[in-house]
Amino acid sequence: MLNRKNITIKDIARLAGVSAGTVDRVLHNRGRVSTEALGRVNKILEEIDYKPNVIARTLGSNKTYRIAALIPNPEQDPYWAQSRAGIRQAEAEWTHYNVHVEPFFFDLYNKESLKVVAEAVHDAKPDGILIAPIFYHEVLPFFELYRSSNIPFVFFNTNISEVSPLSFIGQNLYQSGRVGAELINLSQHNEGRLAVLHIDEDIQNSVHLLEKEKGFREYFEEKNSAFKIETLNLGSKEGASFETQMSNLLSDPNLKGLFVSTSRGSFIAASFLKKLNKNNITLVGYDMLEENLQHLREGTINFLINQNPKRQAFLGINYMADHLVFKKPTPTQDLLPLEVITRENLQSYVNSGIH
Amino acid sequence: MLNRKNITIKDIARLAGVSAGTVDRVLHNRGRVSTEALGRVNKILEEIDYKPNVIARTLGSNKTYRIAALIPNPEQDPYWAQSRAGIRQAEAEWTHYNVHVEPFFFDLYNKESLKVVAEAVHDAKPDGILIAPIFYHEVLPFFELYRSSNIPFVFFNTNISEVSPLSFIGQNLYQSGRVGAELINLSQHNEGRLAVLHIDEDIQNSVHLLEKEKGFREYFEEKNSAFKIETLNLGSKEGASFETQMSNLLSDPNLKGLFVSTSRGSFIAASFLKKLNKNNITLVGYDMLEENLQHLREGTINFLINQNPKRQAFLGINYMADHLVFKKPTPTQDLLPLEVITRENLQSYVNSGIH
DNA sequence: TTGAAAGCGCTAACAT
DNA sequence: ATGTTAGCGCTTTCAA
Repeated sequence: MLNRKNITIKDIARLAGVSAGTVDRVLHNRGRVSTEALGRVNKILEEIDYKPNVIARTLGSNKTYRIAALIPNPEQDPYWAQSRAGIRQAEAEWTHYNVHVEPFFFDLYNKESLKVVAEAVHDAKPDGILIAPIFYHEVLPFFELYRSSNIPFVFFNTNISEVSPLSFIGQNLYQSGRVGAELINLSQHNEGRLAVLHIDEDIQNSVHLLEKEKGFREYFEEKNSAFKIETLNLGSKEGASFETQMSNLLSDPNLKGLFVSTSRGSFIAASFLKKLNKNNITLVGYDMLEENLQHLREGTINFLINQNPKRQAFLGINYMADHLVFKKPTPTQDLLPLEVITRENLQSYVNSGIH
Repeated sequence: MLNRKNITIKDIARLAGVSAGTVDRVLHNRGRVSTEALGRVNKILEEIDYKPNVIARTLGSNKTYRIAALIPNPEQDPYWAQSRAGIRQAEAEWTHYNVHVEPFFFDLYNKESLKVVAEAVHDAKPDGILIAPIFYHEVLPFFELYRSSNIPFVFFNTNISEVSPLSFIGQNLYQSGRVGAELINLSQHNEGRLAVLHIDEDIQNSVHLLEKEKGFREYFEEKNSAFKIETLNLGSKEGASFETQMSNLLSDPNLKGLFVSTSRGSFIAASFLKKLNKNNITLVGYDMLEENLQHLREGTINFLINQNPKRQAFLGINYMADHLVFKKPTPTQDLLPLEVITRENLQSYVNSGIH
């Protein structure tokens, strides 16, 4: 509260009997400092609580940083459009510090395109990379490449912990499944059938979806629940077989609840429910896509678990930028809250931008 | 993506044929500029997209800002301790820009103390004020005073819209009540009694609590629900009458749900429920106090609606600082999401600091 | 290896 | 009313 006046480099220089330039050199160990000078400066630094003025630093160094953001084409999926929005918002807050974000989009339905883009990112020689590494196999080799070029990377949405990114932003998928189970268990008191629906093109993705399923199942197992749980894997191409399987499932009067593990799957399942006019089946889905919100308002979807892609990406840029400009240590992992969206709190989430 | 190189004051000066000093004067309309000069500079400014470099600005002006934060003594209530934490966190992020926060605590159980502190705040002549104006009557006169001294103020937690603060951060209380109703309605399918409990010293506060109650009741009215809803106003001094009323209420086997409108009331009600060993009554309460979390884990409390006091205060400082240092327009109102905390998503909220 | 000096973009005091 | 100048605190180049 009291002592205004921060310690500056000049102060240190004076105390150590050297010049500001020398202090700067030891602060950033740029070398070219005699052992004595180094010793004297370090001594002062230990005695004193010096906090560099980051404002002056960015102005003085006049350095700019470029962050490459590698995500699926936002035009292909509203989920990724939200990530894009988060990136934009973060970028706006960091331009002051001369950090700029260069987006790189790959084709959500073409894994090879990720390789092409990952290569392009490397060629662009950014100072840092934010990536949603959704195609494990294709993208894996690139992280060695990035590391050998000394380009730090942070993950969001999907983790690949083996390659230890600077940071990962996402959610606890197992726990997410448990929340889904809890919500169904809350609103359905009787026994009956429950179904876990994985509606997704991509089998590889299923490693993550299985994590949700595991949480979902274990919740009921722990409760010794009488619910019978089954799983359906469905491509989202709404072919004849898809229709048949869905209709078969949903027409069973004994079906009490549906846990849909993907965001697009949520409204696909909901539209079936609506068509068949089944409104006593509890449907728990994912994410605040416009279509999902509509079904939530109408009551076809009962709960959405919000993965908050916007905030994930927003934080991703933030951590990367903090690392770059402030050399601030980033959390190796940031697992966001498992937000439960209902009909009544929906609007409060829509109204508040990033939260 | 392309044009690096921002436009600087020097550029404008050159284009307008004046000096940087003159440009600076028109930019901040400090006067002492001839009409011609002013015209020429403004012309350039219109033609060009000049964005002042805020980094250079703060460094150059070497100005410091002081924000006074007026909240109840955090030691008296964990709810306010969370606000305090939010203020601290925001302050840490703004010290770069030379904004400092001076906390002023008043006695939560002594309204007069707010007047004393509000006066002290005025004497301190801060550049801005963040306040939780919970004692309407006592604090009202001060806003004219602050305004006459040209000190901007933002509210959080409680709004007094008549005095139009720079910004208000809080939640939609009516909707909050509806969420409470929804949660009970979801888990209780049969008819029976429901009770709204206002457990609070302060009758004045009830104007806010009534807003929640209104939402709660209207939800069921719209549904033509068979639930019978009653209200109990209880001081939190746990006297004999308090005990009696609670016991009477809770011992009714027909009681299905409890909506407790205050954060401390939540665990007080929960402990009664626990003592009486009633575990088929749905209890919806407020806020992530440690005691509440414990009851949520044990299952005595079924849902908490999170008012997120930490984030409220955090944003309050942010808006004030944005206003002060960046002259950034602040939202007149920021209503935070109505977060639903359950046993299964609780930990994910605890783990993620501010979200 | 070191210090001096210029500069980042803007502000503000000071001559004129 | 206007331009010049000296900072703000740090970085970086350039002589020495």
